[in-house]
Amino acid sequence: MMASTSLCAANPAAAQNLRKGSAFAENKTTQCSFSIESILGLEQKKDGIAAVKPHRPWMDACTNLVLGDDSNPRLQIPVVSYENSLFHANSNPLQEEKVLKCEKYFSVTERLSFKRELSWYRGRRPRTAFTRSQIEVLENVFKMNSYPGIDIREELARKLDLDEDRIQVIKFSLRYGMPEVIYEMGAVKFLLKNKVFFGGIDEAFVTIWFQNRRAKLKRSHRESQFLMVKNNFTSSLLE
Amino acid sequence: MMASTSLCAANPAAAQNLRKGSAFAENKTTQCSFSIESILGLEQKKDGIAAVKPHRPWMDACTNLVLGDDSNPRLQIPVVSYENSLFHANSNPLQEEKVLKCEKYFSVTERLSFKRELSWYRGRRPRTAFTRSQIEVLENVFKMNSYPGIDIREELARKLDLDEDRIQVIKFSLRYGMPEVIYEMGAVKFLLKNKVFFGGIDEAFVTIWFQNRRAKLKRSHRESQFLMVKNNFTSSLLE
DNA sequence: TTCTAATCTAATCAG
DNA sequence: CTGATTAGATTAGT
Repeated sequence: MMASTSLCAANPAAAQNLRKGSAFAENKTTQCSFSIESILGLEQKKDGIAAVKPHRPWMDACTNLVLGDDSNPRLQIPVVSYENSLFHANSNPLQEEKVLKCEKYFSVTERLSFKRELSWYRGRRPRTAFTRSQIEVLENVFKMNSYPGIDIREELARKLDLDEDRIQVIKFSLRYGMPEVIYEMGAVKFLLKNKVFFGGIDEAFVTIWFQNRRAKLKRSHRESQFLMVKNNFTSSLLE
Repeated sequence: MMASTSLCAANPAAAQNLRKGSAFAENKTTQCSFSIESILGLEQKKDGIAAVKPHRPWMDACTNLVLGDDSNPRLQIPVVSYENSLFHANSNPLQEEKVLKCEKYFSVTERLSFKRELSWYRGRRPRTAFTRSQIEVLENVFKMNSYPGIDIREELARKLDLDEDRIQVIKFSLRYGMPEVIYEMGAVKFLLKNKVFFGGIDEAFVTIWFQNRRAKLKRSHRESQFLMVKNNFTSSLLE
């Protein structure tokens, strides 16, 4: 029940379409039951071929809840209780408790987790704050190659640990036929949910950064072109 | 030198634009030096406001190399030597060697790494093959919510370890003021470059999966709509 | 071949 | 200003 609530909170609008889109079976229409799904907007959005609404599908769930008051973002995507919400099969509560308890000792993770725990907004990944040196490295690579492949991206992600408080590295070796974890200088900086970062960032972050950087380049390019045209125009007027 | 080669291989085409896009300084045009950058296509693509070529920017580097023979994909993005190519500062060769040596003991990673090492294609991440059970879980969530937020995505990523060979879990606890790594049943399944997966997959993979799944849903929806219209048309002809 | 994971752009949201 | 997300189109691996 909690699981259902959580899963449907961030705007679903797919189950109906899935059933509808399968074949000509248009007879089985919406059943009009006031379930949690319907309350949270599951039976909404029956978009035709061309949806009219512009681009913010994650806002649709809100429209059913706040009834048109689109200006208050606090009511968007109000996931009630997220803890252990998705699947209870294959989950060991003892393990999860330990992991959660452990997270309290990592200040960076703690702040992130805490922020996300208390925040009304639960849809989007918390904005990553790259450091100056990380940006510098990324920019240097971008100057040479604005379309890095997977290898360069992963190498970048691995090497992007240039903070002043340098991140410790965990290495893996194999002894007695088992992987043994060795930690040096004792700290793990990023313990983000289900991964440990080895003093690097996620490759996906690098991908996103380069996408945004290319967009920025294109933007500035367009802008300079516009200025150039304007300049030519004004100078032609003066002649 | 190797670093430069590697970085520019996967189609750059940005340094010039960066310099050009900064201001009205259009005087400093391409210097026509036959450097590695120019050979690999760095001084190409001078796209205006609206680029004519449709959409495959990673192909542009190839045009300089194969001179129009666009049909042979083996010549695209030929990164010569990738090992330690990006930055040599802040890298401990001993550490890297250990990590690399360690990777040999993980068959999954080994196969992936080996494939990527030998493959001519180095631009794209190797296609992930989700298991049947993973797809099942993703589909079940998708039925309820096709726009999962970061929390659901990360929970999904964490829980998507439903393979038959179940993944062991590494947990962190804190003793003696230091994070101590405890491993249970001794195996780490995914050691992918710089992260250890705790029996899950990357959240980015979940994001991508949902994006593609939504596109597929929309596609099938469009298709069914078309069939419906066609059906109505033919039946109206018969009446 | 079909299906779909990965990548891209463009627009937009949001910290 | 820029990191994150989406739609939509496309590429390419199985």
